[in-house]
Amino acid sequence: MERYNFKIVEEKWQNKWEKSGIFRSKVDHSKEKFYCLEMFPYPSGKIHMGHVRNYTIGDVLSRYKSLKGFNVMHPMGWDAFGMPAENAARENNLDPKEWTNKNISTMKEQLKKLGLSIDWDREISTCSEDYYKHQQLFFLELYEKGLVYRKENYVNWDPVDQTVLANEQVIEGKGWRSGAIVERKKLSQWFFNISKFSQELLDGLDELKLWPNKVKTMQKNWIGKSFGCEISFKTEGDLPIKEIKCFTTRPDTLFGFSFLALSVDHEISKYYLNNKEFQKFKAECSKTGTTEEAIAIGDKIGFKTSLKAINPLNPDQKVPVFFANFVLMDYGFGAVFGCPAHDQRDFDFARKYDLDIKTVVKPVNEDDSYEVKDEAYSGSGVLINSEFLNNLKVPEDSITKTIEILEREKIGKKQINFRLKDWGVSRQRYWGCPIPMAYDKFGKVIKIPKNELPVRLPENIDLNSKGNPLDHKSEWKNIKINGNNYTRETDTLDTFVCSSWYYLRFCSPKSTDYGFSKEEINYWMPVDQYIGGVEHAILHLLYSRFFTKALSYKNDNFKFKEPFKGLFTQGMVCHETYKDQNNNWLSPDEIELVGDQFYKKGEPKNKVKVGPTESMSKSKKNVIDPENIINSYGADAVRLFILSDSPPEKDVQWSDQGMVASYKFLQKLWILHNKIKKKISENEQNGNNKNLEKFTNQMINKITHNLDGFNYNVIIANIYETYNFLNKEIEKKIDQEALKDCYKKILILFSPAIPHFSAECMESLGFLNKIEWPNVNSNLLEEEKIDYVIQINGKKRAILNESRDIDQKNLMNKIKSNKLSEKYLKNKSINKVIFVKNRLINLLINE
RNA sequence: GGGCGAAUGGCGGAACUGGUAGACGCGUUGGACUCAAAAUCCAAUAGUAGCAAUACUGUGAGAGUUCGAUUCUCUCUUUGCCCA
Repeated sequence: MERYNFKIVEEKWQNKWEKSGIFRSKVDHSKEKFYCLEMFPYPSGKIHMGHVRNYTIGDVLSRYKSLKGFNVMHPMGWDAFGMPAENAARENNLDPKEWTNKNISTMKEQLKKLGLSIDWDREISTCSEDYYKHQQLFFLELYEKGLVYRKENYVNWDPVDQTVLANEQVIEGKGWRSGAIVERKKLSQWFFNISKFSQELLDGLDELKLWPNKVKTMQKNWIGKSFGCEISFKTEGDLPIKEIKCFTTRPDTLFGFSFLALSVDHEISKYYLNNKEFQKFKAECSKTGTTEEAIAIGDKIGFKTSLKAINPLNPDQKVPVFFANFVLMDYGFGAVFGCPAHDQRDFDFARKYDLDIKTVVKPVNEDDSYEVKDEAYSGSGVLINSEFLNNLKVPEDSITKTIEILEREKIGKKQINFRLKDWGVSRQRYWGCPIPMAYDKFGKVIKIPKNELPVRLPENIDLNSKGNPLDHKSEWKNIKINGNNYTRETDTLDTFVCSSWYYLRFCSPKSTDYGFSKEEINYWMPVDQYIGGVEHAILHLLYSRFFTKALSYKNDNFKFKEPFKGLFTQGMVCHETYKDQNNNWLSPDEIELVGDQFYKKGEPKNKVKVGPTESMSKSKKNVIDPENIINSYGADAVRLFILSDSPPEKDVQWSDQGMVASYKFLQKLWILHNKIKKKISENEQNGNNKNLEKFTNQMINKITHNLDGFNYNVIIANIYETYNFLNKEIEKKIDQEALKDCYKKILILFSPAIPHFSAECMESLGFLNKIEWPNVNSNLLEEEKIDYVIQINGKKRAILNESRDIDQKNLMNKIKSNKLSEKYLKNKSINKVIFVKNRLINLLINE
């Protein structure tokens, strides 16, 4: 018998599948659809283990749903715009398009080697004109609906990459890619009005029953709905300002008021335009980023105005008004009142400028003399030193009661505030989707006419110029519309825009006049199961939800409200990290084991330090290249391993030993297959089939359940169990027909996880016609004999194998005639009996 | 600091609605085959005591509910993620 040759078998089946086109999908109203989507990859060069895991999980699901009779769509595409292409192109003097397309073809070949059940006819690439021309049309559509606007805004400016960063691209005050300290800069930007949908995006989360709660909570926090209060403070001073409006979520701490802080862009700043000190201060402010985090960590600085603000609840109290760097114009009204005792930021500020710190909240277990000392107290408790507000519970009663009073006195107004800000989509980058807008010589905006779309990216760009290369391309930039001169918008769209609607494009990948067809999206959408990394829990998923809402806004063509019905977030693939004696990272194939110590290969004196297990990353060199692994062990073995070791939602640790074990297991399974094949050909009759049939049926039940519950690691255990069982059972006499029937079912159960292997086995036995997911025979599930647990005072003392549905009396008789009765029950009285049918009996006796 | 989750053998992990804890894999140990090794096969493998049958302990720690808790409740510890 020959060994299982995965190279031949896998290539054979991949070719067969491609030729037969069995993974091609089309609208078919006679069948129930299932849209399985994994987050599409960025074509960075080669696939990594994270992709292998992600797409294997999706493939198991797609194949399972197909076998269950669903009309499955399982597409794949490329998130092809983005900075890495531009950077790589600059470094190697290449064209980003060429670089990207080369990567796409490499990665496509690699994915094909995994044997994924993908409908490649639907392949899309976001950097192709066919794709982005529709995106430009959507941009104009949203602009016409009033969901796109242009405003001057502070942005996180990365001085090295010369680009605007989104808040989430700023990590600890530094650019996520360049690592440069981020600055605040004012720029004219395009915005999507996502905040218009804040409430809808929040409410929609409740409908998403098949999303992990974790992700829903994260989105909820990100949207950040809060109740608060708008308060007007009367002012005194030499400026023509009578009143300043503030927004606060803590009106209950108003008696702890000790200063008022304004954004440097607050309208009052116009009175300080010629004040050199103020201009200096403003410049200083721009050095802190715009993220909440940067503001929280950074130094709090202020510029004192000549104004005094009056506490509306205590008109005798007059406090200074400052400009401060921690107040942003887009929060509330660009003005906040400071209560240092109960807000750390205000506390730091008050300390610096020597302002009053008055305690107005005490923890429940403190007495009224409690005072805030070294840091602000922002916990719960009771109001003190607040006159008529005293003794209110913080925060349950205090906020609502205070708002009531402020409303009655016409001092303030209840307000709902969202943390979610509009989405700035302008990027000063070449390799992205051009924004289809232009400006006249006065700066007035005009849309590019729809019949002139797409606005193509120009070629032969000089990427080494500072800033945005498109800005320097004058023959592209200067255009005529209706005979008049205009200059194009040179910013391109954030690549998150591309990934916000690609799931719609997959429904109609060839549609030319519009991004998708109404009929097709209403058949395929929503995505039944979306699978990807939890790192996209907030932005990508929120933007996609927004995009669906924005496109369906004032448009009755959409029969769905949410794009992703089910969401599954898989864990990462991890590996140990290694460093040599000089603290340089080493990759797993640069080291070797001698005895029980790792050494750098070829350097027997260079001991390797083994570091913690972390998610695979190029920077730490703890990566395993999937291509090598697939070439050495085959796709099925890799799939088997990547599924086996951990539940898919958790991180999995790469293990060479585990990988080898999976490979060896397939060899063993092949030997077993040949034994079974031989047995079937021997045409045996009159065997005892009961065990086999019962086991098969139980396995159908288990594997079906585990597939439905995403317990893919347990499915692999089930496959091993099946092997162990069959390997023993095959030694017995088995009826030919029963063996054929059961074994075919078993191979079908195996096929979502190890499709090439299963197909090969089925073919060699002529099983290939009429392949569908087997049904559970519930009659067979019920055993005739059951292991009854016999407990005495709650402790397991014995197991009796007795017939199903035996009643308490008969079971008691069995116990009495058993030797354990002699041991435990002699001379004891039974006080109580707990009998659970078909499961256990618990006898309570006096000791 | 706030929110959410997690903690089970040497390791990764199983355990349906509270009902036999440790499925399955890795590793380890012993054995078979071999001149030998690799590969393969067989067996054992939570801990303690015992030749053994068996007994006791045991799902991060402590309490509680229950005939019975890995599972439910409370407190604590550690840890991960997200937000600050």
